[in-house]
Amino acid sequence: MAEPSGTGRDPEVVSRFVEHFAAQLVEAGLPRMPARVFVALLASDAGVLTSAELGEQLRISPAAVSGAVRYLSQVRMVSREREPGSRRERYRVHGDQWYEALTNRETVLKRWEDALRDGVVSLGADTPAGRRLAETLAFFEFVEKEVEAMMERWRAHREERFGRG
Amino acid sequence: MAEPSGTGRDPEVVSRFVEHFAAQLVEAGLPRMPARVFVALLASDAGVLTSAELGEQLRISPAAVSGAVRYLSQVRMVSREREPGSRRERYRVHGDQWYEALTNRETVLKRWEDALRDGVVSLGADTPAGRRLAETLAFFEFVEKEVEAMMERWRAHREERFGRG
DNA sequence: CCTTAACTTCACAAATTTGTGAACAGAGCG
DNA sequence: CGCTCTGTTCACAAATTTGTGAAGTTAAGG
Repeated sequence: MAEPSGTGRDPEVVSRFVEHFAAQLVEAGLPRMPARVFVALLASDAGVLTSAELGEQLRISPAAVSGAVRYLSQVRMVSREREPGSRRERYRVHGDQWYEALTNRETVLKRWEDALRDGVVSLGADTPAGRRLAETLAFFEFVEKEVEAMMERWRAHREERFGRG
Repeated sequence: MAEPSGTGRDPEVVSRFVEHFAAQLVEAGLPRMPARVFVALLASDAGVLTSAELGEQLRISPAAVSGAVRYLSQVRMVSREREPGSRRERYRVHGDQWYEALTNRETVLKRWEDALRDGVVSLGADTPAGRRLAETLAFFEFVEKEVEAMMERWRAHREERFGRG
């Protein structure tokens, strides 16, 4: 009877998943509080939680929730909604805009490409180092184009498998 | 006469590129010393430098070089070679094995997928949260497969454009 | 073997990041 | 209007990370 039917979710089980997956994200470079908040939203049934609910579930201060949410909305991983008729704010993880965030790593790619273009010029396109940089640049340009096409294919794949969300 | 021909590289110009590009990588999550060492290798004409050369160019201690190189070889971004007939060690950035490193982010993906599979089971595949996790999992599985194909295409594209390195 | 060159490891100081409590700000409600 | 419920901002203490000097290790060269 680990999960009595009708009782809804076992907070213990939910928490274990949240902490475990969040830990993986942290290891991959995401700051800890944003990671925990994000996964808590991902694991919530409605995909929406209030600041208070997040603070209670994760045992963190309102300030920490605020900071994490600011971070997450800057990188487009969650959106904030003002709940009409209340002073509560609700944070939501849209299935898709979360994938978009991955794509928006593209912004990072763009800056890398800029730096590399400078490098090719300043080291000389006809030098061994310049050629190496040019090839690296070509790789990123290639990836950028491919990722775009890949996301296109994902949307099709997703629709077919899950129906449009 | 910013670059007298025959003089070789202007250390000032090289350094500017190294520090600028490394800064971008740091911003994207790479630790600072590994980023600087990596870019210094990338920008070297031979694609190879000794520990002493790295320390001198970047103005860092032998210990810092050692730590950075350990990191970089763990993530497969540089390889170390013992130089026969000398106690010097040489560090090399292969054009390709650097791309492989990006692909090896796949290892990270695998761990994410494992965590998500657990989540689907423990939250219940028939719950809204479970379905959301399942879709996220499907996305990563999709990406993993696609990246593999993409690298295949890159190798072809690269060969055509640069000849085999 | 002993010396010395080259790199690694370790302990620690400095710098950075993280999360909190407390004061603050703003919007509904009485 | 003022009260109160929410969330934000800020200064700071704690924890973590970073890079260094110094001691340690290994192997080449005499």
